[in-house]
Amino acid sequence: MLSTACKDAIRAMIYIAKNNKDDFISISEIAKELNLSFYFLSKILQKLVKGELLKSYRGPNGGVKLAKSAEDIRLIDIIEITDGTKFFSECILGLEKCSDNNPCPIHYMWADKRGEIQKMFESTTLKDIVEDINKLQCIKL
Amino acid sequence: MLSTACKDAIRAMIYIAKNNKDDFISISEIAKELNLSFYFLSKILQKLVKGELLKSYRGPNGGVKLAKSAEDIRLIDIIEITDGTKFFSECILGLEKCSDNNPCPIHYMWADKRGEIQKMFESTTLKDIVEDINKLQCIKL
DNA sequence: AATTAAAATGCTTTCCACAGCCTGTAAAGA
DNA sequence: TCTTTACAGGCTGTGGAAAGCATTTTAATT
Ligand code: FES
Ligand code: FES
Repeated sequence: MLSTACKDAIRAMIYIAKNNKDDFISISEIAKELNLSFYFLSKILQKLVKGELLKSYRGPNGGVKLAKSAEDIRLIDIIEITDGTKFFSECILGLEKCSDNNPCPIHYMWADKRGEIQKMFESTTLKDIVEDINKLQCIKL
Repeated sequence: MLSTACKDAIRAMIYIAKNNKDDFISISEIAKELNLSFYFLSKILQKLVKGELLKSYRGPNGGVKLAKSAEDIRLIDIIEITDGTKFFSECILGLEKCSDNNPCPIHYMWADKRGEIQKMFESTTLKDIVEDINKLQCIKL
């Protein structure tokens, strides 16, 4: 459902939000901590920089940091940049033009669930997630 | 979320259930009606035959037909054969061992939605779908 | 028995997400 | 100014899904 790139992006963003200070966090540190390929992660984060969720800085002590407050970054924003939002408008059976006027045999039940998932990603911010992590200490990253 | 093979399998099964009589339906007819590659569909349906959702018959007037009553074939059965059920037990962020004891940052909200989707596929049979199609005439396949 | 229809199956090709590597470029510090 | 650090971005390789092709097997019809 989410691409590998998108999963990595979300994990990285959570890590960055959790360790959010004024200085930049290097991509190699994130890759090491989350056990990801440095090269692959670099490209994913580049996208997020272009999407204006992250700021980057080159040179010594460079790295990335959040471009805005953690409460203003929703999961759906990350998903939109890495994967797009086709998932939330496409037919689950791969047919063209998914809509109530032109439904496939399982359109109505699927559109319902799909909408709930979309709402879930829209209503969850990085701030919410970091607070959860601090509350429940047992969360893995 | 569902592989192309799985989507095609579901569409084909619905078509077969809708036209279910005593005689066999040829795969080439199904492929033509649903606008699918005959070769690809052949292999998918072979899997369903092995999975005992379909019976096949070779030679002239051969083809496939449901191996059991339409009300005994659930969408989840088709999904399980074509894609497996990893989707319903794996972590959405790709982490190992998804469970309540070992949750990722969005495990609780995701496990909830994921369970609902699973229930949806478990509780929908081909009979339900065919009835819907007959009721609402505007359904596309 | 020969022909024909249709599924079963193996082999090959195509495509794309994923991943790795290398070079370019910006910035800091000596 | 030179060296080092770290992001930016291009190029290439790989594995698995998807798709196409060809041959074999089964069964009905003539
Ligand atoms: S038409 Fe199939 S999900 Fe909407
Ligand atoms: S651990 Fe991530 S969804 Fe369960």
